[in-house]
Amino acid sequence: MASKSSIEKDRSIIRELVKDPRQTNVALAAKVGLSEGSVRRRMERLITEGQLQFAAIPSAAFMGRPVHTLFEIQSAPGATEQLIDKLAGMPEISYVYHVTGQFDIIAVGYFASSNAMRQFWTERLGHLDGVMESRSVMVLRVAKRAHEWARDIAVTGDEDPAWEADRELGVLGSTT
Amino acid sequence: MASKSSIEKDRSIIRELVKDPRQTNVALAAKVGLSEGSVRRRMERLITEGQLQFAAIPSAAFMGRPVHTLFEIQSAPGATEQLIDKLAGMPEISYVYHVTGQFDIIAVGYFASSNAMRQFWTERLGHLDGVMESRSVMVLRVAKRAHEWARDIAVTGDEDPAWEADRELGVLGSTT
DNA sequence: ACTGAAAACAGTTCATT
DNA sequence: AATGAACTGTTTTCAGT
Repeated sequence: MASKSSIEKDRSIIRELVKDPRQTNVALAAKVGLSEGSVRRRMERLITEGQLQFAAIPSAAFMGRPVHTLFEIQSAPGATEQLIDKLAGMPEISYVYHVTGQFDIIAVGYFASSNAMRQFWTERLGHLDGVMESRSVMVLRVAKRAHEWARDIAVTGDEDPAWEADRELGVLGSTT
Repeated sequence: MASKSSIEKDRSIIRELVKDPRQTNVALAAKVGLSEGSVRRRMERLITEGQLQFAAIPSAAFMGRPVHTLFEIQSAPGATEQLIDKLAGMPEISYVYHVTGQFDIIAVGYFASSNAMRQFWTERLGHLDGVMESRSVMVLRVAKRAHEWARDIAVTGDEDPAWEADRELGVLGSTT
């Protein structure tokens, strides 16, 4: 069989790490068919380039925040970016998405109690400049959570990432 | 100063790991003021009890799925659970939430192209039993992503977790 | 890709509470 | 009984060739 392309080596390293994030480089090297050193160098590169990230993920409930809520926010014209930055700076808010549709922003937060959530919503979110309308949606159950990471976090603009050229779109079994 | 309670030791270990998930046990032990062995034993316990999880998180774009979409789904009465299970079984779908409000389910997926998303939406999601209405919302930008983990993944019922008793709700500065 | 030194890890025992 | 600390052999990591 033909040998893997460089990007496919990277992807198989990532796929194995998703399955077991804490395996040793030696074990990983055996699975992907490279030496330990190669795997380590590739991993370091993938991390610095931002294509792979490691996370320690606590149970929000264990950390004292069992109430999981999603806020849909309609912003005043032109205020969206500023509002996103404000929300992103709030410790209660863990995720902030700029989205299409009726609402412009979706923000997700974890709270100590439903009362803490209500207080945040009415007293803090409601008073932010640029919020025209907001709805809260409580998460009752998380049925699936397969973490993926969007590279665009904290990325300001429109750079042209190197991997763009390599994106083969064949990965899914495909569609187009 | 009084010494930390056991649960506070656990929480400080978790907080340090969130900051740097790949630090060594030795470094972590120094930060939280425990021996390496104690830290290792506590971490193992936290992981098996499900209060701490590690993840390797790839850039979805690098893996060939740059299109990030959220589906809001209204299900037929009584069909919600079954529908959630079906969605959770689909590889294109990474997150499935059971929520309150007009829609019952929010599902999040990563796709190879907007066309692949459209195809999934119209041909696969639209044909599922129990889907009364669905909307798609495209994610334009992820402005913040601070991973937290809901313990209820893959948990079937209503067990009474040990940590429930210890939850002091004082963690946030507080509210009640 | 291989080698060797330094570091971290896993397992055990002992003392403390 | 459960936890923390100290000691020891083994494995992993990492830099240099």
